Amino acid sequence: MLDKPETYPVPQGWSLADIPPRTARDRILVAASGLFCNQGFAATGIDAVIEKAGTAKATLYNHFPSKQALIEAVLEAEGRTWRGWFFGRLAQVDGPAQDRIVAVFDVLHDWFADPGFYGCPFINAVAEFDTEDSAVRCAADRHKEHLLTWLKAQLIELGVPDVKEAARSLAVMIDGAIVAAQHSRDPTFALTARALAVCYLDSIRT
Amino acid sequence: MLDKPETYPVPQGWSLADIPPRTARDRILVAASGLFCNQGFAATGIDAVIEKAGTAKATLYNHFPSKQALIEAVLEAEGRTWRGWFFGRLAQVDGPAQDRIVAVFDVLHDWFADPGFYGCPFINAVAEFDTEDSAVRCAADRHKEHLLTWLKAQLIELGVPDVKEAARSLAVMIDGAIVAAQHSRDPTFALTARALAVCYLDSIRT
DNA sequence: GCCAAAACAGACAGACCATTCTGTTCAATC
DNA sequence: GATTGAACAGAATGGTCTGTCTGTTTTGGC
Repeated sequence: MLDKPETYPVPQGWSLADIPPRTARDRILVAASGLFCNQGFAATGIDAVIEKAGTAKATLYNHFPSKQALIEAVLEAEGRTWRGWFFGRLAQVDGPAQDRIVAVFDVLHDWFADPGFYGCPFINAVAEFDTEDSAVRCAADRHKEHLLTWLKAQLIELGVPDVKEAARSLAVMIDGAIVAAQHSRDPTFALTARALAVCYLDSIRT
Repeated sequence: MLDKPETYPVPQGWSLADIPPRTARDRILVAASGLFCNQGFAATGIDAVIEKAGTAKATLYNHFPSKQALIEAVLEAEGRTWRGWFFGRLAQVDGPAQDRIVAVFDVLHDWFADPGFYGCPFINAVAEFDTEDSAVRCAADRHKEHLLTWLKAQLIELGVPDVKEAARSLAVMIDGAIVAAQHSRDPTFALTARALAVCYLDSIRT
């Protein structure tokens, strides 16, 4: 299902904005990412993107055939950057599998506590486009698939009986924490979810 | 009809679309709700609303001073209708408090399984407007407050030590189930969350 | 049946939007 | 130094958007 296993080298910031944009294409991607994720995809115009990026309009349309393609490229880049940061942080956790799983929620807490936190771009994008655009939904599916793959690997190591169901349960806790934190601007929902996860993992360890 | 204090009498459908629109204002609200929630708020134009509602544009602007006001009215009406359905269903559950709490996820399952399910309008709206619009955020806050109030009442009856934290935990499970079901179009995430809730409630019953 | 309020139909204005096009300038390679 | 490709600036286009305005028709209360 996943083309190639992603490699996550040095953990940088979770946002695309933390990566220094070298080429004009990068500047456009970074500017578009910031605007799209903070103001909404439909609500952000091309003019605002090129103004923030400091590029010409023709340059944008040279690199991306349409706004829709730009949106998809932003989601792709944003997801890759976020996963690089997220799994990079988790790779630093040494200890048994359960510790790594629980650490997920500590990393989430750091994410939520960032003043620039705007929720998960994929959740926001699917909420905005919903039925209409399938490319956006597929991008969100791929992103979630990466997460589930990582979770399942830890759960197998943990030796739980039903890996698939356990991964689904953790995904519910993660998504719930993201949405609750986004709405309330309260990062401690990560810790609430963390306690929930500990309780759950204790219960399924036969 | 849509502007009375919150009582939850006979459970109707969860969607505003299930209420027969009597006045022109109701027709506009119902049409706008369907379009906004399925296609997105920004992506839906006024012309599409009046066409679906079968009203004149002047009628819409007689009842709602702007599109933004219409959006807020839709959220208010949609939230009220949904809560009427949701709490109405829960009121039919007889049994101890724990049964009522667990039943939340069965009702959620029915919601998710509806072919017209489009996620939670408030989650979608906050995702779309985010930082920009505070009225939308406040509407979402009020909606969630209603839910938390109900949950806390049950938890007090259940006699849990930390009612606030328990309600936060349940809110995380509910939000997570909604988002997961919306993305995957798989209603059984409600049952995954239900099992999680049972596990959690068992653990906090001293 | 009368009258006033509301709803209808649709044109209109002004702004904004995505996209294309015409040139100009810059930077790096041969 | 010449050439080439990329980025720049910005105008033009065709469409859509919100919101307003002008009339006409319907409807409900007396």
